[in-house]
Amino acid sequence: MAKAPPVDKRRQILEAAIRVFARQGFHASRVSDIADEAGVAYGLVYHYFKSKDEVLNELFTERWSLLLAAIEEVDAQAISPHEKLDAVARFIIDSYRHDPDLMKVIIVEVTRAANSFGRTHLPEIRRAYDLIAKIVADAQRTGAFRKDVDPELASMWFYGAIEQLLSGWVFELIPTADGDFDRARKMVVETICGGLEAPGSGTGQARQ
Amino acid sequence: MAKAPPVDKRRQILEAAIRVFARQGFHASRVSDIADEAGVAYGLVYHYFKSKDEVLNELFTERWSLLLAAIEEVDAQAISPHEKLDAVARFIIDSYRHDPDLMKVIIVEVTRAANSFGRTHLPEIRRAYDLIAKIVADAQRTGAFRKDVDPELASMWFYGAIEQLLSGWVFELIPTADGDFDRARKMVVETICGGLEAPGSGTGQARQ
Amino acid sequence: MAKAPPVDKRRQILEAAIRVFARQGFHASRVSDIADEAGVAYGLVYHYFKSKDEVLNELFTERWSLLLAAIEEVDAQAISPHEKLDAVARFIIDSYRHDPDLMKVIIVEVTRAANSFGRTHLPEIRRAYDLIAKIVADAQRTGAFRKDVDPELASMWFYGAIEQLLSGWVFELIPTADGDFDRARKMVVETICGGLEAPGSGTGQARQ
Amino acid sequence: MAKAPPVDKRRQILEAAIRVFARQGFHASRVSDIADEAGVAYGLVYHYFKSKDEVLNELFTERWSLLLAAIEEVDAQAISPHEKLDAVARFIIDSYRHDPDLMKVIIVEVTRAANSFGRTHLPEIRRAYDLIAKIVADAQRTGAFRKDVDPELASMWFYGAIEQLLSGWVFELIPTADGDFDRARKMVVETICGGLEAPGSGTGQARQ
DNA sequence: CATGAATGAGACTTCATTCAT
DNA sequence: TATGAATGAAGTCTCATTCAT
Repeated sequence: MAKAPPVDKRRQILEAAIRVFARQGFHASRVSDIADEAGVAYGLVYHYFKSKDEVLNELFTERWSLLLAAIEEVDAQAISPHEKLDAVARFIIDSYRHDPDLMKVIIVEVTRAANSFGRTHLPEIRRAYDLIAKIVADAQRTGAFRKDVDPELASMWFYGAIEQLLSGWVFELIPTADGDFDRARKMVVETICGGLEAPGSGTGQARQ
Repeated sequence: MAKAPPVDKRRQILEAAIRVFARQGFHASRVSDIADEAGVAYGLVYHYFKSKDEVLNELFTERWSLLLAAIEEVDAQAISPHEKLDAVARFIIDSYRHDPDLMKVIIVEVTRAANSFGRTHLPEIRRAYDLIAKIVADAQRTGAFRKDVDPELASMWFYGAIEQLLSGWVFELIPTADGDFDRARKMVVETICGGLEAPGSGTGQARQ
Repeated sequence: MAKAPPVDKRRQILEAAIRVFARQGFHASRVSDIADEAGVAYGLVYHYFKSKDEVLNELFTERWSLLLAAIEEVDAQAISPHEKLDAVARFIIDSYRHDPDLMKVIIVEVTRAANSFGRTHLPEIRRAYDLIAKIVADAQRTGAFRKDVDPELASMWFYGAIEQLLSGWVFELIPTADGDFDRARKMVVETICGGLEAPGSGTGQARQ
Repeated sequence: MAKAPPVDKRRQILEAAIRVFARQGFHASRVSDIADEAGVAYGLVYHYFKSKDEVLNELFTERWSLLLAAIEEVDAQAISPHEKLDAVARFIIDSYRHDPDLMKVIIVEVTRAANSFGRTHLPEIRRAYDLIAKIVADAQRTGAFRKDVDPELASMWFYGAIEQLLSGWVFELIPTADGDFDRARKMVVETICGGLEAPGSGTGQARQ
């Protein structure tokens, strides 16, 4: 007869923080809100984390490193650039589907927070852009993508387009029914790749 | 004998607020910071504005209504969809060039702030997306753009791509020398329009 | 008809702090206690002082600089060393008589607080000891005091003896009736000077 | 096979507390600091002591009772008052030499702490003053000391002078080389006894 | 219009103490 | 004994807002 597994309070607090930050925003969230949501005592948050900031940092770092790993893995596969970008988009969107609150927090409180957390995590954020830029640059070298586009810029707007989709879902500006996520992903990837592909490269994959 | 021109204190406060919000972020900015920057007593801020929030609201509304007007005007012109989107992008990017601090504040504190100002100004923000979506939808009707793309989604990623460029400039992730702005705009518009255009529509404008 | 003099709230807060610190000790005193005692709003304490610490610093510095000035002035007079030390003792004891709470705070919270305020104000505290040592050293040079005693040490125990009297009064270990202060002062000065005087210096002032 | 000698954890904690209190002051010392310094889990502190206060109380009481016993023993000896006071001074100063941290803690946190521990331990503290006063009073009765000095006051300033020496060493205001302790002691005892001795009592011991 | 003193609610953080294991 | 996770009361400081002048 196994003993009941000990509840991981630290994890419990992190999960609660995601919900609370997503609901109220980081600044409007009091530490006591997190503790209440987690069903633990106030002080326990400080037992596990140095500060409220650290809770968000942890949340971001944990998730973002998964993203970075995913992009790297995608890039390592022997697939077309179009497929690579599609896989990247899929990972980001699936992250959102899997835990919308967490992605909302990351987008709202970190990647666009130019004066606080965004500044703090700039190196990691930039790393993602760079990895995407590399996919584009490689595609240009193989002739799959037009060469007159700056890979760094292409990376920015590709990522920006996807993040804006997430924003749209967060704000409930665009539909979130089953299937909408995949449709949206296909569309955005196809469109941007369509624009990036070399005129005569004639890839058959654009219409799958 | 000309009277000394009356300094518009209200305007002075707004301009100061832009700089302060851009520098420190809205939450980290104290009302006294704004007053100091404006060179006035901080009670005066409350003479002209109901609250600190109202200062940001004012800033946003003032600028955003210009954007809305600009998009509407662009849409009314007898030019191609590609040219319309280019004009929209140009207006946004020129806004940034003209007053980077203000655009930074708007992006960071409003358009992505899903729990505070973003929520408050959602109707106006959405209006911009809708106007862009209309341009796309019209282009589909005339056959210029492919019909298998959701105009609402296209609008989102078009706007997201441009906003991400602005973020890149804000974070100093991409170059901001003279000419970079225009190059970036042309690229992003061309790429996205390239992806949106109907296969056989053969517009000559893509490569200008 | 003169307008009612504006109450100096800053002073009001300082006076209140003296009473509160004397009654409860610095650590046990909450800022709200000070505000309540002063009859002002909580935040006003922070309007005038950066922190609770700063209130105590101000209190100490204000009073201690008077002490330093007094010792310097005494030393400049053309009187015997015995009379000088008596004048110094008188000033310290009168300070206590005049404002026992303040002197209590200074002794308890600063001059013996080796890890906090005492460390912070060490230079000023030391300055007092040095000035007293100078009086002793000068007396040795003129032959009034024995030469086999270290002036720095004599200064320490002279000051220590007086401070202990103050402690005795604070703790109510020794009587505080009218006249007790002067008697105690005469005794301690006479005794220590008696011990310090050169054997054959035969001052007549020892028994006044 | 000898069992490893049981480490006396209680003693270990007390010794650690001395170091920590001396270094940071009582208020700035956390229970966990003590535990860390002692190398034990901090719950253990509560196994041996009811509270943080009790640790300091224990430290003080332990040491102070030794002082009281020493003074009583000294007073019981058939030696001159001068020699008695010298022996008392010697014990206090040797206590400091033997464990400066502990004496620092006692002086800083207890004997001058008029609102907390000093108040709590007032009876024991007073007992020391009374014992010294008794030595002085007896000396007056035998004619060794002048009768016009209040024994209670003399006790205060004698003790105060010595405590101030300790303060001087703690603050590093006076030298602490080998020999400095004994010199200082001789000086202070000689000076104060010199001042206390009856004019014609002609003790030869003043210059040893 | 303009000033800045005055107010006080609110949030973070600390840390002594308890307690289950 | 021994551990350290868990608790929560308490206190400092901030700062938006009000208001008397």
